[in-house]
Amino acid sequence: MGRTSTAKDRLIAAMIELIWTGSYGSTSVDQICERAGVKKGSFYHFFESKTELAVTSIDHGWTEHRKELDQIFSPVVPPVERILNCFRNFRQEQEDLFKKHGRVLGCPIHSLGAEVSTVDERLRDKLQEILGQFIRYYESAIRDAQAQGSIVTHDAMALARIVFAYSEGLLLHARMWNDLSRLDEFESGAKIILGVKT
Amino acid sequence: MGRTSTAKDRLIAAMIELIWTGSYGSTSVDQICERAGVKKGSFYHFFESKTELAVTSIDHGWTEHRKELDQIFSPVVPPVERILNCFRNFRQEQEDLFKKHGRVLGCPIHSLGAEVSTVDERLRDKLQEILGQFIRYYESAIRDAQAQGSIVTHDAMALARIVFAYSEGLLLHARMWNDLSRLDEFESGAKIILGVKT
DNA sequence: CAGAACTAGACGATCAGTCAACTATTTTAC
DNA sequence: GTAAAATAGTTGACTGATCGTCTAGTTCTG
Repeated sequence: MGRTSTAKDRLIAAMIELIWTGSYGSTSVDQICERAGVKKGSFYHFFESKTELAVTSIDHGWTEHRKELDQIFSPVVPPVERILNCFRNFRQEQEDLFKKHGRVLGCPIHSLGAEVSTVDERLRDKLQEILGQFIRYYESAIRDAQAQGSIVTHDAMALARIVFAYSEGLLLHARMWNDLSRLDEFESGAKIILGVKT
Repeated sequence: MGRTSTAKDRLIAAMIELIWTGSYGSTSVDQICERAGVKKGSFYHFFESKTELAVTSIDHGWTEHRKELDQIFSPVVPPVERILNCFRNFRQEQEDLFKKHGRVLGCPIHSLGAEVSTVDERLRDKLQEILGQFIRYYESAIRDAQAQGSIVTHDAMALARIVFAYSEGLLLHARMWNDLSRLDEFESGAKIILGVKT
């Protein structure tokens, strides 16, 4: 069946990194190929377009990240603790990225979303899908907290959306100011929004 | 002193619109020129680069928007009401843009910030400057509310940052889902964060 | 050796940016 | 008052780099 190759995976890894450290628009196919050590011809053998590689890459990254989230949001963990741990995980992740790239990179889904959602339909749909899944983690944790009495609300979904919007906004600020310390207030902010005691 | 021209203003207007409806990366100099009815040679007569036009445009837009904000955040208005009115103003603005462009466009400062902050230093500095000014409106309103007793907090600045991050996150979601109704919960969300009674 | 997996490099289009020639308007000089 | 000079704006052809894409051909594997 012909030869085998790791080129596809290398392209995906390169794409994720370049989008995260830069932007979709600032990332050229040549650049992706160079970083992946793949010739341009091979690129279009594996992917039909730059958009398709982006969709595949984002999907791939999300699948990986979900494994982590499934552990963080395990029903075994107290519900409020799940959300706080998620935020701590964000902070840790950004710290690792900072060490690696010398920059706070924020959330690639949102940076990409802000950039392409009016321009690239296919990419936007994928990002919507992922964010729609992400918020369910918050939602179910809040519902559990509600049942348990640690959070008082009449609309768990609405509260989840607030927490979600807040976390994105904060990650974006950390990226814009290249400042990890902006993420330190994640926890206190979440507690204020969720109305839990310190 | 030679002839006069409105070309510069037309370029600024075109740039703002194109960035808002698309992105910085998806906006080409040719496109800007075409929309402004200006030849490329004239473009570089007025601006030394695409980045410089972006900086000038963003600055111009912010100067305009500030006039509105100064009214919304007038000390004459009850402090909590200022913030809620600001959010109502966001919602109204997005509604107008939707009628005009058929899309929810969100906040151009943040969309741009997410896109270029790791790539274009000059642009990033300008965006930082503007956001740094914006948050002062929230901060001073919250401080006034605190003095007046309608908001209880020990750190007005921190609370302002939460409100700010939340509003940005929500605007981004409205853009990504092209859904105005996402902005309906602005008010209730703000009340939850600020801890004011309904 | 059949056929799938992969590569090389050329494609036309478009990118940001340059430039010298040209036109229109105001200022200055007399 | 008017002509010359200085200023400001306009034009379109041009650069070299890079864009995303594609086709024809090579290399490897079953």
